[in-house]
Amino acid sequence: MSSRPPGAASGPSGAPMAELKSLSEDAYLALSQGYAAAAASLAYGAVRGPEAARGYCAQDPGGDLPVTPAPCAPAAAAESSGEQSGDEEDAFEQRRQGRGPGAADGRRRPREQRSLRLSVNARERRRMHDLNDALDGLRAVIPYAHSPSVRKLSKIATLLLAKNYILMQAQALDEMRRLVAYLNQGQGLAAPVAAAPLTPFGQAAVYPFSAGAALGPCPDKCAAFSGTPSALCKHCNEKP
DNA sequence: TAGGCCATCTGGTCCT
DNA sequence: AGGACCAGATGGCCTA
Repeated sequence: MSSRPPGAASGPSGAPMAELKSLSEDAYLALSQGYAAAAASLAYGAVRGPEAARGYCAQDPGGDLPVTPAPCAPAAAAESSGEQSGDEEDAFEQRRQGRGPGAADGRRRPREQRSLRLSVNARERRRMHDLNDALDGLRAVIPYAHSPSVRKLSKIATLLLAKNYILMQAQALDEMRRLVAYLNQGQGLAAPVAAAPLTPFGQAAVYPFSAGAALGPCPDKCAAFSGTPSALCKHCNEKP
């Protein structure tokens, strides 16, 4: 991990991560078109299940850890169980005797020091599990190929995809606002834009049609969007 | 086999 | 002092 230069990450299926990062604000409209495809390409194209490869298993012999999936890799399993491998025991012993890094707090009694270290490790482990849970939550709400046959998004891909998804939604919202404002204008209604409360994005919220406010003739309304084809006018443009 | 991704440990720093 | 957060290091697993 640490040996990898920043920005050198690439998508699981070979899609360079730079592609996601470089998606500018005016590019996410295009992204919206192929969003599903992009998301699918970001998801691992493996045939195996998400967790099958890693072989998650619940383990918490100490009892002070939340029963969250934990990797069963030999060394990692030993660590997560609160036990230390032989080498790590040696390293710990070295530190305890003041020969290794971390020997500064050697004033503690060895048993107390070890207990503290294990406690800190467990806390950090729990913290990272919480972080991963949050990432899982994020994966659950961003659209991509959720399928048992598709491996889950990597952490970096999840974050980048989520960012682009938010930008895309903001774009759609903005387009909707402009259309509604125009429609209100066409109906002789005072657009409530100025008095509208601010949304979390700092923009004025526009309330859609009042009851009975019809769209009106399609060609008339949608003509204003001829330059930037709106999905809302798609049915109009398709008319012969 | 190299590269990507990940979990975990660890020490440092900051905050309460 | 203890906890949260962070970044570096390490090693395992998987895929191309």
